[in-house]
Amino acid sequence: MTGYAKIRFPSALPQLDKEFDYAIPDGLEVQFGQLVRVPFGRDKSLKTGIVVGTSAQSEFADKVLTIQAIESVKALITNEQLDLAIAVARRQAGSVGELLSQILPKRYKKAESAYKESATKPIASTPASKVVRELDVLERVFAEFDFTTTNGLYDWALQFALLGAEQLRLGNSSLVVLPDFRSVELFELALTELALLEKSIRNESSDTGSEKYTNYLRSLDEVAIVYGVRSTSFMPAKNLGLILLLDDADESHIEQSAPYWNSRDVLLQRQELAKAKMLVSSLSPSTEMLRLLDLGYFKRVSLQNAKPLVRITANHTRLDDETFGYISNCLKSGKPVLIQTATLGQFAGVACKNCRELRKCHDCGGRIWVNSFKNFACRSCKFTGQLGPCQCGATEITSIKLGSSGLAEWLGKAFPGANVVHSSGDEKITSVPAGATLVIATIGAEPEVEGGYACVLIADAYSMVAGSRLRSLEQSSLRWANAASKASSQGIVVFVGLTGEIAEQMKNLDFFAMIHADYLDRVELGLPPAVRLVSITSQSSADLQALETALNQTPIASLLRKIPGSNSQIAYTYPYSDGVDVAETLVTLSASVSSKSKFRKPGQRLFRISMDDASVL
DNA sequence: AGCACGCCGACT
DNA sequence: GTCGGCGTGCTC
Repeated sequence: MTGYAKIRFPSALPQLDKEFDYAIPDGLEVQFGQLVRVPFGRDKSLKTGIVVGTSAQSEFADKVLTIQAIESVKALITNEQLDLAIAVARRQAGSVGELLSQILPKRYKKAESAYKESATKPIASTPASKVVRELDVLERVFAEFDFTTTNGLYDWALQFALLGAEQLRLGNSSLVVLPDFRSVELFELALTELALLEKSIRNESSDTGSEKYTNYLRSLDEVAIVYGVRSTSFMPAKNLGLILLLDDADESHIEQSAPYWNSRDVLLQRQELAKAKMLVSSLSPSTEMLRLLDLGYFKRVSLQNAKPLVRITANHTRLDDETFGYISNCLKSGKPVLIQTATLGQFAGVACKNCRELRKCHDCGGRIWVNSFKNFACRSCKFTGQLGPCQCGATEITSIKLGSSGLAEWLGKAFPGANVVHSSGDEKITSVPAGATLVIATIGAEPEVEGGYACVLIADAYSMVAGSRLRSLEQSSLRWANAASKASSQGIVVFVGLTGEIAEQMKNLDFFAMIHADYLDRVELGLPPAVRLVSITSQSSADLQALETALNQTPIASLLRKIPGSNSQIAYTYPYSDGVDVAETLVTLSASVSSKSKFRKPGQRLFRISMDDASVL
């Protein structure tokens, strides 16, 4: 026996979320990050654990068992990854074990035996990124790059790749975290252009298991540009020098399983732990980023040159003649037009015949429409029945087709000569040929076209900002900005149905000012992200009540402000400074209530705790 | 997760 | 008297 090993289990069970001591048998050498087989539980059956340390003594010397075998000679988890998992678990009221099980790659024996460390190749010389000077002096930067593309390369992709190359020259890795598969592809175009693909490692959920595993192994050994979707936030990175994050407001950066972390929060922790630099880029910032800028934790660096021209129309039911004529001319002269719509489905509404104002539900303020039984019905709640008079006093109504499909469908019919292409979430078209194509795309499914679109029409601007959710402006803004970036350098962006201050801000595509105003409003109202918002959800309302009662007896009760909830969910806002206390208390209380619950089902957890729930409010 | 320990009702 | 119900708690 040559001392003890500290073992953690990659398991979501909160009871197992600590280090266990095991004796290291003679002749066996263990290393941090290796997987080992250890006897565990009453039946001493073998379980896989991760070595997270060694020691000469153990306070459990009377009950220690012995490591039976080494399962993976190669260390699969780094010290940095464990520290990050601990930090994230603490912040998110989660367990280290569940994060380790998310981080640990699925192993493929064939891929592992085929894998060998590749010799380091020199990298091609590249010009310096236009943000490199700022990054020399600043630790954390929020950068706005150009809207337009050059030779099909998005400015963000080019700058990210140039910064990655710069890090490689310094002997450092960089981590590039992107919102979706589309942006991964776009980033790869830039890597290819700069001959950096060989020095890069991709992490993409659609890759095969063995591809993912091989790439993971490479990221343990090579100094490289490690890039991919949100789980890349936890990937190994040798000599991490720089963290790059794109579009942090995008909802796909939120992990949908416990402990519901998001790329931005994880990377902020990682930046501090690794003492790396960090750059967040987006054409439209998140309100969280505005908070960090207002605190001075991040510095804004705007590197935008020309922006596309903008046209705003106030009417949301039809297009004015000038815009119509413009689209018509684009198509006639063989140039592509993009129409962004919220949904391809029918989207009818009811307006007052007198004042043209949209009729809203008395109960919830949702949109009123005429359903298939020819009754008035609310789109948000269950209301159906009679409609009272409008605010203006008139009772006569007229039914209209709102933005989206109504307008898009009508446009398709209005230009019979054009080649009309539909792209939506299911049948996503990634690119269309240049020419007289009228593309009608749902949000996030906008195809690329060589040279960019002559006209990008945001058809649902009106209904997108009319949403009642806290995040609707922020989400819409990001979608608009990303659609606008698909316009050619001589192109025009048209917003249909925008009025007031937002219309003013969009005249020069000032997404930053628009979101900043939104953030300041939230500070005033004490809403996220000025504060954090925790939600606790459970199928068992009795246990949820028990948790609430217990919570009210703890010292953190005074820090929490209750948000109206339901039988199955309670929610509170709380200050950032008390996050760790709130998380710790919730972990303890939820464990004790769960253990006494009559409701608890095998395998299923009783409480779902989300420390930053963006869907409430 | 498993699995044993343990403290209450129906049985030879 | 004891067989077994599953609620409670531990696993280095």
